[in-house]
Amino acid sequence: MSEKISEAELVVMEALWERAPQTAADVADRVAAGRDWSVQTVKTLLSRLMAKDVIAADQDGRRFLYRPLVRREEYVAVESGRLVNRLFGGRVSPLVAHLASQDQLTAEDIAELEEILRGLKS
Amino acid sequence: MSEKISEAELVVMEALWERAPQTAADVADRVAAGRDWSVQTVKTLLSRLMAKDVIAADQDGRRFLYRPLVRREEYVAVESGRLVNRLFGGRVSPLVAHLASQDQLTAEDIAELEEILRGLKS
DNA sequence: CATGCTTGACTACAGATGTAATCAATGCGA
DNA sequence: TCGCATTGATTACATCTGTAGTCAAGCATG
Repeated sequence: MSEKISEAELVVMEALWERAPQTAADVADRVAAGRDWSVQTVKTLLSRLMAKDVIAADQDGRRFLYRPLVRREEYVAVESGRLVNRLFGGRVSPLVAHLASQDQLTAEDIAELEEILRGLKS
Repeated sequence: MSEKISEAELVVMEALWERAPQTAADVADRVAAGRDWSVQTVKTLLSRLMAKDVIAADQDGRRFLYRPLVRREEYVAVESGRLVNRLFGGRVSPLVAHLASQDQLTAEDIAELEEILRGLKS
């Protein structure tokens, strides 16, 4: 959680968050959809993630079954917190204000935000 | 704007967004508060930012006066968009929902969000 | 049994990043 | 005027990142 997960590594994490445990080959297949990586590349990323202690591997015969050690929730929390701190002085509403001013809020977003706020006021 | 601004480079950008134009020494001073960098380091970062075309320099006698070419607004837009895409499937409300669930919304945030939404509904 | 595919481990290598040191030219202060 | 401090330019160098290649051991197939 302290070690930074890189862009490419994140793709692998997403695959593991979607389903776990998986072998390296499984992950490579699953990931192949979006990125055209060799199995080797995926394996490298898996070992780097191991080194960063964000995934673990359990031996299964000759291969390993990989599984995440950090929950996606946790990662998302850290990353969005980081952004809010870096760019918005730690305040959330400026972020939303910003997105709103860029017309990046869909009608659905707005409805859901209202719902969220309603929930917070109780 | 297309070229990625790194973490360290961002610190320099912030200094230039705060005040421009500035000499390398000015920036180094201003930045010295947070990070303990040598002037050389700041100069390296400035030249990398030049290479990335996000700042420009106007000669002033023997030195240069640096100024941003990208507005902070623009950068913030790109970065927050990137986060929302990477982690929330491009949807904003899940981000807010997430922050809300983490109790990262202050009362002030909530009030301001309501204000923003009110504004959007007209 | 012999061979080839699979798997993890190790190695590779270029580009980005963090953090300077060095150098040559130049202006400023004594 | 002379030496020092300052400045941009160039170079350095360890890490991290992206993207594999290679290799040795084992399993599966003909």
